[in-house]
Amino acid sequence: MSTNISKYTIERMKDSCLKITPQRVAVLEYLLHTDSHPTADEIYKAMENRFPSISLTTVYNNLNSLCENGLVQELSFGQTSSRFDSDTTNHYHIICSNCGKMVDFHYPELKEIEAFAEQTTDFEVSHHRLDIYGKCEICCKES
Amino acid sequence: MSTNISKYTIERMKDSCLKITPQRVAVLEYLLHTDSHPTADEIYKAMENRFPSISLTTVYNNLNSLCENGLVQELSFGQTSSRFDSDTTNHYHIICSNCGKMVDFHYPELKEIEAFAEQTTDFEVSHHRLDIYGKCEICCKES
DNA sequence: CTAAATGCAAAAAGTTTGCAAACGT
DNA sequence: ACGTTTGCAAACTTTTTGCATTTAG
Repeated sequence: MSTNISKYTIERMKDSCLKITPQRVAVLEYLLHTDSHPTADEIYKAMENRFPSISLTTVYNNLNSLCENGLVQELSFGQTSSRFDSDTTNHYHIICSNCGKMVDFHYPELKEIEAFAEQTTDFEVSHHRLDIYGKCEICCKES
Repeated sequence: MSTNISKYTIERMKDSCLKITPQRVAVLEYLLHTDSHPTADEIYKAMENRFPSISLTTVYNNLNSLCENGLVQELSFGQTSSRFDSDTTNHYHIICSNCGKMVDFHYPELKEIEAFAEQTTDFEVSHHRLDIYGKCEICCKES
């Protein structure tokens, strides 16, 4: 996590034919500098300070274009807001059922279960998603 | 999948202090007789025939009360509708990215990854959710 | 210069809420 | 009788769309 957006990231945007707008850079920069898996609205609110004119629509537009081009990952849930993650390498998440905190953890990819599913269901498997739920350290202490 | 709602299911409703209304019975009966993992709206539409007066609100009310009492499981996704499943035993799902079809598959529970997550994150793990994505047989043939 | 991006207001989709009337126990 | 459930209309939340204006390349 460097303080300035990397040249590599700018290159990846250019490679995807995405224009380098200040708003787009700010959204991606924010995601690169946090591990909190923020929602679109949280990103928007974080931006208001330094970027008073940005709109929530623009945040969504940019999250969508970044996701479509694989620079960002969307983690969607039920009725509640999606969360966004600039770490697009293979990893899983653990989520606190109490406060919603979301933490990364790395684990070897579950290829066996994908193979099993493919054999038993006649689907052509592309990927999977695993989320673990529990109670985070802070919420454990509070109860 | 029997044709009539089982006495056992009525008992489970009673045990949960849920009143046995025709609408509630119809919703649960429908879920027990299908493996299609329908949305609230699909259940509602399926009901309109035999049950012209039922409302979508009532379908939601009942799905919620049945979920709260563990008779039904909600599978929520992003912006799109939740799906509901009366099979509350441990099993996983595979979902067609093209047509949305959802199929059950059974696999030994992933206890190791839960234990690993607990060790590496300081969470107290309660459960997990795994969904596999791919293309179903029909959608594969069409492309 | 041109196509893409911005930002506003409005719409869309899914779900929940408030509430009066009806119903189950 | 009592508290629960029903079903209607309206609210709510998150995300998308339409569109005129602005901006990046």
